[in-house]
Amino acid sequence: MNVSVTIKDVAKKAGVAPSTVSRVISDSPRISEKTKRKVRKVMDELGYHLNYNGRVLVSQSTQTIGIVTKVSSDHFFENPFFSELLRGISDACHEQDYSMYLTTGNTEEAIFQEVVKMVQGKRVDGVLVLYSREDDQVVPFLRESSFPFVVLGKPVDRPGETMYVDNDNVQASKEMTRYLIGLGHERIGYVGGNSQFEVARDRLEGYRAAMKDQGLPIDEKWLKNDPSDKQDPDQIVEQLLVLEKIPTALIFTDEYNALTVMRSLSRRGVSIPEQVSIAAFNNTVVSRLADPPLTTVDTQAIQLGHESASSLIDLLKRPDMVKKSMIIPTRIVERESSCRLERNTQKKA
Amino acid sequence: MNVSVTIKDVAKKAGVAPSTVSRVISDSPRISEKTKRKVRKVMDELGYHLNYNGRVLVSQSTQTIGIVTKVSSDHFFENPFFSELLRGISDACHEQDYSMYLTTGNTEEAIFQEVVKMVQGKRVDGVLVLYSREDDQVVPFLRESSFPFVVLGKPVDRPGETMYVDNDNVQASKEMTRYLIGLGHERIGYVGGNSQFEVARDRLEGYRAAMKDQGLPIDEKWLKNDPSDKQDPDQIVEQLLVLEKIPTALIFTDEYNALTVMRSLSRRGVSIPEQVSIAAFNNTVVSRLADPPLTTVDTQAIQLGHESASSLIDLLKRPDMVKKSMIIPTRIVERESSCRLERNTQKKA
DNA sequence: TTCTTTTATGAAATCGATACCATAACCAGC
DNA sequence: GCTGGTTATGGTATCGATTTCATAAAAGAA
Repeated sequence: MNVSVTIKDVAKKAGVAPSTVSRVISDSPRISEKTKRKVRKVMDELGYHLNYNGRVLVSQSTQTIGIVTKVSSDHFFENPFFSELLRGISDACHEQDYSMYLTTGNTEEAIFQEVVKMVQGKRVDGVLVLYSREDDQVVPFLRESSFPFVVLGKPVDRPGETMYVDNDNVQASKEMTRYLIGLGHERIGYVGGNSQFEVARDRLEGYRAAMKDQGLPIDEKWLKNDPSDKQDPDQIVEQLLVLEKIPTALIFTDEYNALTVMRSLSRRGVSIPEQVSIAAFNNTVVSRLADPPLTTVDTQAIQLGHESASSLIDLLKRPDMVKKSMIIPTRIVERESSCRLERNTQKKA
Repeated sequence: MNVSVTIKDVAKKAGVAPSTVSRVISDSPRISEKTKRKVRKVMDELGYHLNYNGRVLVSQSTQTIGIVTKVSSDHFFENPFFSELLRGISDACHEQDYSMYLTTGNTEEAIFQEVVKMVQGKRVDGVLVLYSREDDQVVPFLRESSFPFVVLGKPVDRPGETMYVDNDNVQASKEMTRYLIGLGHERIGYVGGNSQFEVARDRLEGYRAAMKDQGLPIDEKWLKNDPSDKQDPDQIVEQLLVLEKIPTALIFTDEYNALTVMRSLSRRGVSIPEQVSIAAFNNTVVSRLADPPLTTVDTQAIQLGHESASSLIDLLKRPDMVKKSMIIPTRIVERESSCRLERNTQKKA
């Protein structure tokens, strides 16, 4: 193992020059079939394998993309949404023979430093940023360095100059809200996420727009935004249940929040979906396995991951390409956590 | 960005030799403070950053570990257990300034080829194999190449010669079985996993041993092993419910299987935990969020990942070290999915 | 047959950083 | 003042593969 067979060893044994061996490796048409056969035979005999690093140095390309995630404390990692994203990314990379370099860190600063290191050190050819957030250092840094990158999510600023892959979250949220309105719901609550993230803002906007379009008022007490992980689902439920008119439907941007609140509701004797319909985003395995299974917006995580990675690789292969962005369609998956509102139930509530 | 500043540029501008710059980078004590200051100033001015690949080539070390997972079709990826593992691995790598190279593939052959490529191409310094399975090509290949590797899970053969990190799954399964027996259960069913994997065999063994120790008979109809993903939870439940004496407790090696079976049970009016207690392995976020929350064996995924990665890195730093293995302790986390069996309920069933 | 063109291959520089060996400068000791 | 020993730094080969330029050999044209 320590004794590595190099291109020179092969060359010597085959009685040719190293450059010839190199040309055999890349299957150059300028080498005769006879020589190719001879060299390949020697490569087999010696157990030669291309040393990847030698090639990297001269070709100035690592065939590797860097993946930047949120800080680990956001529990992004533990979410199957992340896993599915990663699955899609991974598939795309393998199709194109690229590899992935994963970044993680417990603080934003640590992540930023990692990114700087991998960019400056030319450890990766391009970067895939798996979030879009206000006050982020990473994207501006990549822009300033004119380093190739793709954002998964709509960039906070200058979307025209930035390649990104995203769902239309405003639209998706509108559709989900309309779907619930279509089921007869008028008091629809919304439990969102940290509004630093573009995705949270978009979805809230879509919800508000849909309500407004249909002439339905929003009571700000139905909105529970920015639920940090410390926030207690029981607390959310309590705050909702003391209202004179409680919402008959709730939209969650996070499936886990939906589950915990659902559990809290059913413990207080609120039946789902009869008394409160529940809807959420992402449609991972979590929604499928919930009891009752969740009605969700399928954001197509695997495809999101796949498209973002392959867009990045396209960009790397043709650096002058136009910076096209991509919107992955969503669709609503109806399951048992939501149902048509019975008029009498509504009156009673 | 395209114009890279190299060590030579710095040397020229600072009026020193490239070797001196290299020594400044590694903060060698043989260079005077005055020269160091001068060189560092120039590095700043030119915006110099170490090119990682140049170093890799000469040092013959990539500071990268390869991570080998099961085939993606096993849904290992979508499981939060995997995410937590990855989180632990990632933390350990960052502590030691290593990076991770992720392998995936849809077939075993594809994964094997990936491993060969990264080992032969010297793309990584060592490999972390996240499973232990019969008829696996990867581990024998690594052994034969005497390439440094660590297995997460007990190796199928020659455990003495192999570094691994694992729980004591036999013991953990015994304890869980005893725990249920301690709650008064005598008819305990077991829904396991693909017995190609060492972990599945160990847990089944533990369950059998605990039952035997306590003089409790096992009806083979209580055992549902090897539930491939296609297997229907409803089918499992039907097969159990037609039995004259249905089990009063069920142990699952997979949390997802536990959830689907639980749902199927409650749809048929079987109440959990009053009529059937449920217990599972892994204690990821899934168990916490289930309704009712699952009693589980906490296998400490984050720590498993952390220890396996740092063991591998230790091995890389000191190749002659003794191949120590490591057992991560487990503990039972009691939640509402299991309860003491009421005598009358048992008689009735 | 001789000259030109094409084809197949070799020699050597290169990518960026490191490390060994050499050496100039300086100081101490006699 | 000369020798010997440090100390700080320079010169250069090296890691493994690629690539440009050069050239020998073969093929085709005159």
